[in-house]
Amino acid sequence: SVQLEMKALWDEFNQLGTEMIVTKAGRRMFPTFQVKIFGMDPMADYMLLMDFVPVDDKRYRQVTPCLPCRARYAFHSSSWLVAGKADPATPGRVHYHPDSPAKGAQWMKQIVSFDKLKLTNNLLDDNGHIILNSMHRYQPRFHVVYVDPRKDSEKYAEENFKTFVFEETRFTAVTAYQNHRITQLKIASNPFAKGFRDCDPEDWPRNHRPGALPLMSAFARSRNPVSSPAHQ
Amino acid sequence: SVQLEMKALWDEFNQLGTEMIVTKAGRRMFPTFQVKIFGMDPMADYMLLMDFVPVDDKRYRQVTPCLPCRARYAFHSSSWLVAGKADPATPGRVHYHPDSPAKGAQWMKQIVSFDKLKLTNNLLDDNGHIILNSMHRYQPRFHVVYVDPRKDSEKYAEENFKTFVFEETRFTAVTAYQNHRITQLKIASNPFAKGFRDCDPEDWPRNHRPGALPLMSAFARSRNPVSSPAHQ
DNA sequence: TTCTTGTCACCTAGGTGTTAATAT
DNA sequence: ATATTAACACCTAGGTGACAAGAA
Repeated sequence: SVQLEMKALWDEFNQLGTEMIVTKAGRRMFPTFQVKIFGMDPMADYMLLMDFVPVDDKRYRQVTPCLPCRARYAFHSSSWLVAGKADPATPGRVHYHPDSPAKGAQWMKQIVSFDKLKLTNNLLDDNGHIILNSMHRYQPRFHVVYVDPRKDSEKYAEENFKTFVFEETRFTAVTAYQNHRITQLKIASNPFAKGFRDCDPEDWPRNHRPGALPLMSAFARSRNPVSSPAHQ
Repeated sequence: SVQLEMKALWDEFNQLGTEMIVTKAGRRMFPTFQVKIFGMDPMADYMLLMDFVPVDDKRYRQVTPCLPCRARYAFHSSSWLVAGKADPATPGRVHYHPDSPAKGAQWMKQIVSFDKLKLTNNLLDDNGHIILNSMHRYQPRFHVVYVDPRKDSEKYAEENFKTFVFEETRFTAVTAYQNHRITQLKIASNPFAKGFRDCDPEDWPRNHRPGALPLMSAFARSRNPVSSPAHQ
């Protein structure tokens, strides 16, 4: 069995509609997809991998920008607009966890982190990154493959393969954030974005309770000198 | 078979008498011990590890400092002084390459780097670092262990174990550099010490030929404002 | 108008020798 | 006198969103 790490954070993002940046060079996911694994054979070899499947066959587009606050995605609008049918998808790539293959004992003894996984919108990418269409929604999937030592292992491919899906990790691929609240939550929770915080650094994560409204202090005092406080 | 990477650099250090810093928290080696491996069974599992054995049973001490230049180890002195018998050694630790165990194919497809290995002088270290006595000389050793799938694999321990020794990687463990030329060669060749260079950054490694006298430009203009050019 | 790209300041994370202070 | 320690400035390496400019 598999347990998603940082589920509370994923839930918080998911509630707002998670967005993940895609770039030509490849961008990591945040939150990072991390899991705890239980119940493997400690002595057997396993491959761990991820792939990304379209959630629907729709293409999305931003709503008319909310001019006074420059946020492209108005707070009072609860969902994206459907802009048409999804762009044709190339066959999806997979990302093998770089430690693969490894023994069950190794995988289980600590959290497995897919922090080397990068997302790109470059159809010609040759860095082995995951290629996604911007403005489309995706569902990350996690797969465990038992490395069968038997000679005719192909026959058992079905039973040696197990897939885990966490719906709270769904996201929209974007080249720039659409929902300002997603931006603020990323800034507040990703250590690498600390430079953009303007709230008390102690507020996160120490004083953060999962139930609480996230990051209003960060949002209220937007860094952008052009923007006015805006209507929420 | 195994091939030492950066052999030219190792030779250059070895000619001066390589020194490696040991600290309480643990210090990486420079140069890093890196090898290319050939002739493994691509499908078999191997463990890769290193240990360090005393080169002799001597304890060393610095020569009287060369006062005008503050270097503790005079340039015209070609060797260390023997200060007595070696301190009692605790049973030596080993460092497993963190990718162990892995398939032969994985080990052979790229340079194997022991850049996570750290040296410490803290006898009570509980970070799994290699414990060495300062002012003693050591010989790094590289071991390859074939993971024998047979049930009675202990019986074959001898033949499943292979050791490689590169004499040019010998060094003296120190808490502070003794030979100023070693310091200068570290500064010139270790990217992390670039802040202490005062020669043209282009001089290294681009214009560096293995045969050339190393780093005279860096040495001539010592950073230390107290020191005078000194006698070499 | 909407979306994408490239550059940037600002971070995290951690590896250097230096230096002054301390220990032995 | 010699050896060790701890704090430090200065690097490498690379992950952030902001922003201005460009593309569609």
